[in-house]
Amino acid sequence: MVRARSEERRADILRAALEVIAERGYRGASLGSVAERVGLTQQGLLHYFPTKEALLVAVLEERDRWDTSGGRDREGWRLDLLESLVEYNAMRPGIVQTFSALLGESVTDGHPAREFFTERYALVRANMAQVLRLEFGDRLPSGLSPERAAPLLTAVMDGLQYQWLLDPAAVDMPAAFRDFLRLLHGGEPRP
Amino acid sequence: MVRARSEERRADILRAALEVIAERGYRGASLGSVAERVGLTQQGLLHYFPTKEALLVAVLEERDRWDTSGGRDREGWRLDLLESLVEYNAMRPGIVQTFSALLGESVTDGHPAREFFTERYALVRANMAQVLRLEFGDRLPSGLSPERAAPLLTAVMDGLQYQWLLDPAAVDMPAAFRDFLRLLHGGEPRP
DNA sequence: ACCCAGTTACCTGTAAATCGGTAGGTGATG
DNA sequence: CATCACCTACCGATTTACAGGTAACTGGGT
Repeated sequence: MVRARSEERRADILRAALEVIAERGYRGASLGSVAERVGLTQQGLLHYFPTKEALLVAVLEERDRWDTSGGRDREGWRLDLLESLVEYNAMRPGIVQTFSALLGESVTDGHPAREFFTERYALVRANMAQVLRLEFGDRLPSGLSPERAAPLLTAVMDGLQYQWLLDPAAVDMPAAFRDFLRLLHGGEPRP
Repeated sequence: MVRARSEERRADILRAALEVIAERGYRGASLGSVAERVGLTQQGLLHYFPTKEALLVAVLEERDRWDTSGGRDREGWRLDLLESLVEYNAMRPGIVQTFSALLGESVTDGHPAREFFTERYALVRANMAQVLRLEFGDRLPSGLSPERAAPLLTAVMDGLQYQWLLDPAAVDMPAAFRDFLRLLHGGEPRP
């Protein structure tokens, strides 16, 4: 059972890394602080992930595995599921904070997560376009094509997250997102 | 003229700091690298700004002075001016990158720019609401109130910036923003 | 015109901490 | 006995910041 124990440790480490990155960002997250949170020395942590960058990559990969499995299975989104995703995120500030901080850092030069995020966003936009096409066909009520609306949908989700993280009391993220969906639907109140 | 020389140096330092922060973020920007870019030692830089945080605050304050003076004078925005602001930003990736990186970092715990950004966004949302009210009155064509639409408008601008910074070729930021404005206008093509 | 006292604008030197990472062990497990 | 999990002991680089010095310039009195 040494194998299972090891996998468990790895999972613990990734969870701790997620927390520390949320608090300090990637650059500010030291291996030592992550290790301490798991009850390991920094060198003990390096036994599982040989470099800091390897740890980051593992964190990102896990996130990817997580949100391509839960509910979405490849291309299974629908607009109303997006709505509940936003509601779900509104209850998990930790995870949202981690990836918002990481996204922000990633636009700096030579950041190890940069490639990950550019590829990810290309994929997300493609997914969003597909979702919109499934909901509206080739033209939204506004006349926009799904491909043109996809970046906007993505931008709204991200942008709202930042405003919400900075001041949760000032921004009702799920409600604002619903407002945007209503906008996409042509603006009239829904039943 | 010792006074003028000093002010000039300060301005140089702020400009260099802006660059370095764009490249490395605040946490990644060392005093030494900023100083080197101005042709100073790190200790020479500390003569002008006693701590790293003081330098950051000065950078943020300058930005605030800059974009509350140029064109906006307190409350003078209109929607079409926002459009050209986005176009202007699309030609200034450096500045956009600085403040996107800073915004991302600021959501981490105890970040020195956090308060600045929360206050700033409260103000921006209020401004946006006013702009929208000036354009549409108390109800947008979609039925949304200006106060509800303001966070969305803000979110779109920020979110688009991230996508654009990550992959400028994949996202036409000004065009996407115009798409969103059309959405606000009720969706019909404009003359 | 000249000197002197004070301020400004830096520099060198260094303290003190923290960083990611390597080397080489040790003890438990299989 | 071999492997795995993890530790101690380091290392060199880098970080912010403090101390203290120095040269240039300032304005005011003589």
